[in-house]
Amino acid sequence: MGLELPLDQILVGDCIAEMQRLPPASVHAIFADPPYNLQLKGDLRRPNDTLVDGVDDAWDRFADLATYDAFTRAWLAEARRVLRKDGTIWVIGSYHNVFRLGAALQDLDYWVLNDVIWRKANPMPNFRGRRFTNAHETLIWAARGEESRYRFNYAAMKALNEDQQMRSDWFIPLCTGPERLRDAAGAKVHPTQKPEALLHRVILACTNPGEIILDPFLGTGTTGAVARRLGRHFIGIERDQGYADAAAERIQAIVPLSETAALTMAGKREQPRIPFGTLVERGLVPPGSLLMDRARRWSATVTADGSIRCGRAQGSIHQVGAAVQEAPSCNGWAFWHVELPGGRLRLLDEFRAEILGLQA
Amino acid sequence: MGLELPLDQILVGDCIAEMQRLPPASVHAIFADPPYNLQLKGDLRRPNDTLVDGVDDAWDRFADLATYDAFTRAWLAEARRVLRKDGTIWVIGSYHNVFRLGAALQDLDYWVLNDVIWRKANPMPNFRGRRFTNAHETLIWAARGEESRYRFNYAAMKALNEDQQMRSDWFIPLCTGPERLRDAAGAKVHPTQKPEALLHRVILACTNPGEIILDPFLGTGTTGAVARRLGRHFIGIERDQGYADAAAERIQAIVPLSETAALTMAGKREQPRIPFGTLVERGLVPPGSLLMDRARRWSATVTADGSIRCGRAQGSIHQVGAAVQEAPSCNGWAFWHVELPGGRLRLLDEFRAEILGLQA
DNA sequence: TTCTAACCTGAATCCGCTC
DNA sequence: TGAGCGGATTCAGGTTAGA
Repeated sequence: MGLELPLDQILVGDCIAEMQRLPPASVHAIFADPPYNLQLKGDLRRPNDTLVDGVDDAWDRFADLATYDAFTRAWLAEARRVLRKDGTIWVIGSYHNVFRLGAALQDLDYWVLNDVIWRKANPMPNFRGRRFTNAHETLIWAARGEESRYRFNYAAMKALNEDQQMRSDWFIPLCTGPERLRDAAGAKVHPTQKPEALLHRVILACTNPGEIILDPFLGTGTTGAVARRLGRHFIGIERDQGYADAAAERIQAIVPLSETAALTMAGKREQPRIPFGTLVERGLVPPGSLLMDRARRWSATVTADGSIRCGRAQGSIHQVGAAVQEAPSCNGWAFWHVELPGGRLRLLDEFRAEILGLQA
Repeated sequence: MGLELPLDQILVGDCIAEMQRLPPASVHAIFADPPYNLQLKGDLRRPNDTLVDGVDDAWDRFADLATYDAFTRAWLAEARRVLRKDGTIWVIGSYHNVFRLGAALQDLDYWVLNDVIWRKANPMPNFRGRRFTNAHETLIWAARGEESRYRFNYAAMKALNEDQQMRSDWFIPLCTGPERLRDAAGAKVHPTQKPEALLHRVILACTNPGEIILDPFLGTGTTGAVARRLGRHFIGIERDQGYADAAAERIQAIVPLSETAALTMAGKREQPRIPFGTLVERGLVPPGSLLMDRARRWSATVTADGSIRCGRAQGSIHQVGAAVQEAPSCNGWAFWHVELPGGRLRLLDEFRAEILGLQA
């Protein structure tokens, strides 16, 4: 390999320069919370005349859109080099910058998979009453390229949402209370610290335990903290020494979850493949058995080599299932049943689950 | 003045050419639902093998992103000429095109005021389980320029939202049922007809009665129908004669409402839904926690994705609750408890109530 | 007539391994 | 690397058919 990856470390420096020192195709995922280019004009005051503590740090100011675009394209290009072929990138922004980010991603041959809306449970109201309450931010989730076979932990996301598909709109509170890092005077250490719940969902969605997530704009280290808790490795890059110090201290204090607690639901795709022939070999469905669909409309006979026959149609459980229904395809495991002595039908998939259970 | 405005008419033709014939600074608002450039490849089937009727119309196909960008900038530039100085524009899109739209708006010196999320009550699921359910579309709301004194009907929006500031995320159902235009054979007339509830909110937000809203991609005329109902004038441009005819017939049948009656047409109220995974993400019941039934007869471990495990059984709080009791079903919220430091058991439902209280 | 169950559908960039 | 094929995959709401 040559280069050693700086796992679970915070690199203090410019994110482009630091990424250039990483080997290509080396990280499984990237989460990036770049400067928003907010361009606030003057002070913003609440109706009671108190001053809103907005983002006016130097790192968030750019001369113009062209400068911001050049910066965006430079770090996104470097990020793409560092990203593994099956890796994905998350980028978060608001309407000030997210269109620049999205267009740059597309122009650099990333392939957008979703835009995800972080709906804030407790957004700051619009004090002037001149616009809609800006109650969300946008995350763009993209693969390295159009043909990428990227990772998506579908079953884990579904489990997180009580057994329904996870949607593209996420309702999560702002980072407040004890989670929010504050200095001795009680001031926010970082103006845009992201909630850990947001990173929890991001990291579970696209990485497995032991894999590596890179954050080129680490800030006060939410990505590192959640990665460590969930048993993932992180690489953080942060230009500001003060933020980096706060992040290091914060991440150090995180207690990683036990291996079992970090284990999420495995989808069927992740489970070992069992050929139907195995059921025949082991005598669970002996040759000569009769298979039937749920409505007992069709039946087929099991042969010794694990193929089945229904009239003139012979082939796999899938092929014959498709043939009798005149359907383009068929999952034979979820179609064919065996009649038990009492007359009840038992799905082939249940026999398979029995074998998978014995293996575990 | 010279030129007479074609009020409450549908101009059949290319939107750029037709806009060029309108005088400058003549309309108060623009709503534009341009082609999304979806780039669908093969066909898509539901798990039950039925075919999804995707958008494959010729008007949605572009050679590449550069062609799409050129088209976008051309019509946006013409729209800006036609827009009054105090006018605003709404543009709707999905992740396929919305970044191109937003970047073009900014480059043409429009000033983005909000991005607004249309959260769909009933989106189409992701049938292959390869991405998050694409459950929203994005509207960009922009003024003609940075210094524009644009109109925003703050009080009307607040009234529509039970006297709270209107947020940037709107929960609105798809256009289905009787509202959806269908031909004699029952086929949808237009593949992407927008719901009237969406336009209702848009038009109320940025126009007054008697003012003019322009739609350069009228389609089957939702903008015209809602404008007429709300006592606004519209100018519609549509290239396809069939769509234009359907729109004309539809708008003709609309009965204008009084403004007070219009205000009563609020959006659908959403029921909050808290999945168990939310408690896990937010750290109320962290991964690794032990759940117990009231009699402490069974216990289960919480994992990072909100599933729980008891022996070999893993699944939702409901599934595992049912499994350990050998019952057909179980309400996990009312079954599982967490042991508090003092030893007292606290029901999961109480944690959920806590979150619901915060949201209200 | 009324209730229930089955069926239909919506702006969708929707598979992945083996040979 | 392209073909072949195993087999994984859906939610809400409206409409229609049937009991």
